[in-house]
Amino acid sequence: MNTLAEENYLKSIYHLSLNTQNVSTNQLAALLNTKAASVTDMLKKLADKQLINYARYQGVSLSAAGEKIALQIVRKHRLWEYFLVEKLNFKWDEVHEMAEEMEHISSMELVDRLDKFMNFPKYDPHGDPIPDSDGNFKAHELKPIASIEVGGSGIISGVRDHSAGFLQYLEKQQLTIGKKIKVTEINEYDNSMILQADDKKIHISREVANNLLIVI
Amino acid sequence: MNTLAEENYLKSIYHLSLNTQNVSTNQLAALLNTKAASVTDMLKKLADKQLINYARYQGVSLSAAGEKIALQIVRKHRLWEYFLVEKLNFKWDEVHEMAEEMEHISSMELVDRLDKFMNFPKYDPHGDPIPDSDGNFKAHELKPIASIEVGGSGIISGVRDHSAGFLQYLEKQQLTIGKKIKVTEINEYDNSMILQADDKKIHISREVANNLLIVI
DNA sequence: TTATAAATTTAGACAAGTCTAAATTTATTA
DNA sequence: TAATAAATTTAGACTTGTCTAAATTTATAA
Repeated sequence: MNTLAEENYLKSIYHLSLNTQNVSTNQLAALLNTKAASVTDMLKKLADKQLINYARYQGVSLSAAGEKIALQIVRKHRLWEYFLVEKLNFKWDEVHEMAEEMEHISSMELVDRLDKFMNFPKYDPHGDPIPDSDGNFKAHELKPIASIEVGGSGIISGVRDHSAGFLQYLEKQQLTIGKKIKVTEINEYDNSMILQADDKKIHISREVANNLLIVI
Repeated sequence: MNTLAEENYLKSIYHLSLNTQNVSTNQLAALLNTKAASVTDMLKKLADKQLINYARYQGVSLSAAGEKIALQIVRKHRLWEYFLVEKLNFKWDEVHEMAEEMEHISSMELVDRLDKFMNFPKYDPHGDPIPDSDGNFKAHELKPIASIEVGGSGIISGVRDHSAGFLQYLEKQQLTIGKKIKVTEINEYDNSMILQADDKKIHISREVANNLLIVI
């Protein structure tokens, strides 16, 4: 199997690949909290193992084999997050670090049984899709609230920023997954928005509106 | 915190200490599947950290601090084994390797919530006691069936050999934790025993009788 | 389109944990 | 109790993953 470090690189390449075609050495270094030189070393190793497509100075992408592994790690991460929230009653801002360790538990049988135990959840506590045992998943069609016009509405279904700080803020405002909201007003000066949720009016900044995702 | 290797050494010293006062370098090497020279290196490191009492050539024992850490690892191992058997329906011979990985998940809060989720079990699937969050536990007063006279009886409550092979054998003979048995006959020639369990007579060898533990 | 900046890679070093082979200490036994 | 065997430690080397500093390549801009 692969080492802890290798798994973390594959996972990081996977996540960065969602936004950019070829992932750069510096992007990886920033995300993995390490130095560019270290990244280069590991990329050579992963390329030798045929888990990535890599050409010097040209950035990197996952091979089919690499993506398969990355998806298994993502699957495990999100299932454990679901477990921690739904079974052990953790809050959605508390589970990331723990799942970061648990995603490396190797047994596939274990993950599959965990999946079944929880009745095959499709989304994790942050609204991110959980791949099935073959790596397949269906993401929500998400839009940032910032892109909605006055009068538009939808259901909160995901976040762009996964930081504990942002999640705690949303919790406090009761802007959590599944809540139906409607945009009632947009402030022209700073683009902040006023939302109608249940019977409350909630005022959110442009920044929050950019990081909070809904399904229409 | 401590590294994975350090945790595994502390755990191994803990287990070996149950049988011997001072644990030897070779014992550790055998249990950890490594070489005596490697053990010596690590013992120096653990001694520097004050987690063990170690004098060259004299063997090793856990310090109070070391034992505390070891007990936390044992607690996690046994709780996860309980989880795997009780919640995910694994068999008792399938869970050791998985728990071996899971015992290194660091969050104490997670273990405590897991403990609560399962209603604070006192014994793991093999009958071994689960330390509470302070490291306290109460072991059964166990005796090998081999030490019982004809006519004596008790309840199966633990095993001395934790190997998958032995556990599978017991499962097949329906000699599992909680079962009440009575010794009805001892064969003088090979010291094998015949047990009465439920309405069945079960013939077990001396070796099995030595490794199967009961509470009287 | 050449000079400069930014990104990336190479070279060489280091810490953790392991190994083999040799040296040392302790235990055993004749 | 001296000689031998067994256990343990030391010395020196190797792997993984990391780092800094220097060199190289690619991108940017005058």
